[in-house]
Order: sequence, then structure tokens, then C-alpha cells
Amino acid sequence: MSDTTKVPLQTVERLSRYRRVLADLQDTGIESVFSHRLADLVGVTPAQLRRDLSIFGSFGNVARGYDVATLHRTIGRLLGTDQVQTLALIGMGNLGRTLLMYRGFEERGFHIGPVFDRDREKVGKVFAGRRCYALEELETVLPDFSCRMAILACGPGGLDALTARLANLGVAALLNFVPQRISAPPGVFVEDVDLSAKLEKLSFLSRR
Amino acid sequence: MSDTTKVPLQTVERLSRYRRVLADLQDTGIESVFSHRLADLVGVTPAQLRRDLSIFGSFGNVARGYDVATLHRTIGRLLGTDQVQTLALIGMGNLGRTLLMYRGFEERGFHIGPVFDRDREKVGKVFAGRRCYALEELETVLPDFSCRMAILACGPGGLDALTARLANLGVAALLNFVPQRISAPPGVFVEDVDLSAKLEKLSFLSRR
DNA sequence: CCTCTGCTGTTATTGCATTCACAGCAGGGC
DNA sequence: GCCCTGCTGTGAATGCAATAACAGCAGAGG
Repeated sequence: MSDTTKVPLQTVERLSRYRRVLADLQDTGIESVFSHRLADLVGVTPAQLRRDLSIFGSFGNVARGYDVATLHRTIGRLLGTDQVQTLALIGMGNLGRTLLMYRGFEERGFHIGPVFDRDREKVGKVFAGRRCYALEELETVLPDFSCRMAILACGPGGLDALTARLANLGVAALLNFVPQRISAPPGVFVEDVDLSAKLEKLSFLSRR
Repeated sequence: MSDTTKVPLQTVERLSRYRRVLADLQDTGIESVFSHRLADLVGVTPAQLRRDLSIFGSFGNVARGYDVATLHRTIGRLLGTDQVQTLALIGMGNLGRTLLMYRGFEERGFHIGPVFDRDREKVGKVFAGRRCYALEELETVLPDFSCRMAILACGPGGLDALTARLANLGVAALLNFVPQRISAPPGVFVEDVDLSAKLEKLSFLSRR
């Protein structure tokens, strides 16, 4: 069953893909699906799909396969996206503003609450209906939103101090766009997004 | 040595990180570095760093460690970023325009050449100095730029047909922002960027 | 009621990536 | 010249994830 930290990391990543496909199936009115079909739509092997799910329990039925609605809801609960989560966004540059306008987050249960910037010029301005706070206000503003996660879309200056302050305020997960290694405080999870690195990987692979 | 497909995928991803740290070291005037120090800066174990490099050859010196400039240049050659590569960008929405303005790509040797959009309203407009072409012009415009890679920042409609056309024009690698499985033509490499999935992963991990 | 089908959940096996451990050696100290 | 230090490169061992294989069973068909 869903015992503690015994879940493979890559299984977690695949859960998102399962959930997305299940949502599509649900929209098209399909009520149940076999592992073969679902795995095919997601792009994994049936064995892997069944193995991934079996880590958390037995959801399938020999005769009908998996109930689409139930499995969709179950994975949502596992991921913690069954209720809306509020994120803090640090950095209102091009990237930050684009993320703020991205509708995909809301669709998946992620709501961007308070936004911050270091630049005095941006503080006080309104972006997509949100007033931009100064970084100094972090301690006074953030508790009102009870954010468990934050997006880092700011410059590289003083990153370690910033992450330490966020950790102190109860932020346990960071989506990091800054191309720099973060020394995360214990208990804080970091996911890096490095587009240049992805391009370099593609460059390497496509060159042989 | 740099034999064919015997390179672990995750080693390729780490090469980018090595290169970035080496660039920083070079900027600060450091000429040589030991595996311990370099690994520490990158955030991996010394053994892993040495193992990764040993796949491609012997670059270190027992007494001085690794020559920063040489190793930086060497990794650049391995990744294929020692010369500028031109990318095509499909989709001029919020995301596409942000990517176009992102300076990090140019710094790493990636130049965005032609940009396209399906929307008639965007065609002909100029974004960051580039005139936006219609998707129908792909076959006539793309050959002038000889792009080996493309960025997909468009909507999900007709993706498979689009990738097939790109493959026909010699595009061998795709950076895909569309949250949908791509059935890549043989020989075409795809890297997916799925921010919602990353958030869901963080949600799962931080909820434990 | 019995057999036959084919799907799930799970165990066994394989493969891959990381870590460990050390041979071998270049240079420094004396 | 000779020993000593501590680093690199790499074979061996370990750990983790993907694949293969199968036990068990719910339902269909007769």
C-alpha cells in the first residue's frame, strides 16, 4: 500500500501522465479502461502501468479493468491535487508574468497567490490582478496565503538566503527556474527547470 | 572513448551542469580544478564526475586536476554547442514570445531563427525583430535556416502532422511544451517540458 | 456446472546507473 | 634517489527501476 517513502521517483512523475490521460478519457465519456489501452495512450508498457498503480493499492477489476472516474480521483488524492493549492511566485520578469498568465496551472489545481519582486520599480504594480509585493514583505504577506510551494523565477542574487526565508515560512517545495544549484534547506524539495540544459541534451543526442 | 550510443542519458544531462560551473570558474580566473571541488560546486559526488568524464576520455592530470578552459571547451564540443545552432520556434503565444526574449539561449549557443504561428492574426507581425510566418510556409521558409532543432510552444491541434512535417525538413530534435504525448517519427528526439507535472511531483513529495 | 479466456497484481529476472575501492602514478620533500 | 601524499581512471559491487513471467480468478459460453 501507500507506505512511506518507498515510492520510486519516476513512478510519481508518471502518475501525472496517467491522470492527464484519464481526464481526457473521462471527458469523452469512457467509463472503464484496461491497462493495455491506458498504457498505450500514455506511452508506457502495460506492465509498468500496473506496477506503478500496485504500489498504492489494487484499483483494477479483472473483468472491466480500471474505472476511469475513480482512478482519476484516486491519483488526484495521491498527488495532493484534489484540492486547490496556493503558490507564491518570486520574480515578475518576462518569465514570471508568463507563468502568471498560464492557464494550465489553474486547470490542475494550482493557484498563484502572492507575487513578489526585488525590483522597487515593479513593487506596487498589478499583474493579472495581483499586486506585486516587495521581497522584504515576504514574512508579513506570505502567512496570509499559507503557501506550501513557491516558484522561483527571479535573478540568481541571494538565492540561498531567499530559500532559507521561504523554508522558515513553511514552504516545503520549490519550482526553480534559476540556472544555479540551490542548497536546499533540509525538508525542502526542489525541482529544477533548465531549458538550456534540455536543448544541450537534444543537441548531443541528435548529433549521432 | 566517445563511442556511439553507450552514453548514459543522465550523464548527458550532467554534462550541461559541469559546463555551466566550468564557465563560472573560468570567469573568476581559476585555471585548474580537482574533481572534489568541481563535484562539490555542481552537486554530485567526485566519483560520479570522474566516471562521467571517463566515458569520453581522460582529461585530468593527477597533479593539477582538470584544466578549466580545456574541459569547458571539450564538453562544449561533446554537446555540439561549440558553434551556434539555429532553432525554429512554433507558436507565438505568451510562452513563445517569452522564449523569444529569453537571453539564456543565445548565451549557450542557441539562436532562434524563424518563428511560426497557426493564427492568421499573428502572421506578418514582428516579434523581437523576427517576422512571424504562417505554418503553411514551413516547407518554403525552414530550409533557408537549416534548423536541426525546433521548439513547440503551440496548441495541441494537429501535433502529429506538424512533427512529421518538421521531421521531413530535417529537424531531428524537439523541445516540446505541449502537454500531450508526441508520437515522434523515428530518429527524432523529443524532450518534454511539463510544468504542471513538476508541480504535481512536488505536491506529492512535500505532502509526505 | 464446467471449461476457457484474458486481465490484474505480484514475484522473478534483467538491465542500467551509482557508489565503492583501489591500482597506478606524478610531483614534493628531504 | 627514494619515500610519501593524494589524485585520476576504472574494475567490482551495490542499488534501483524496467521488463518479463505467472498465479489466481471473474465472468462468458455452452
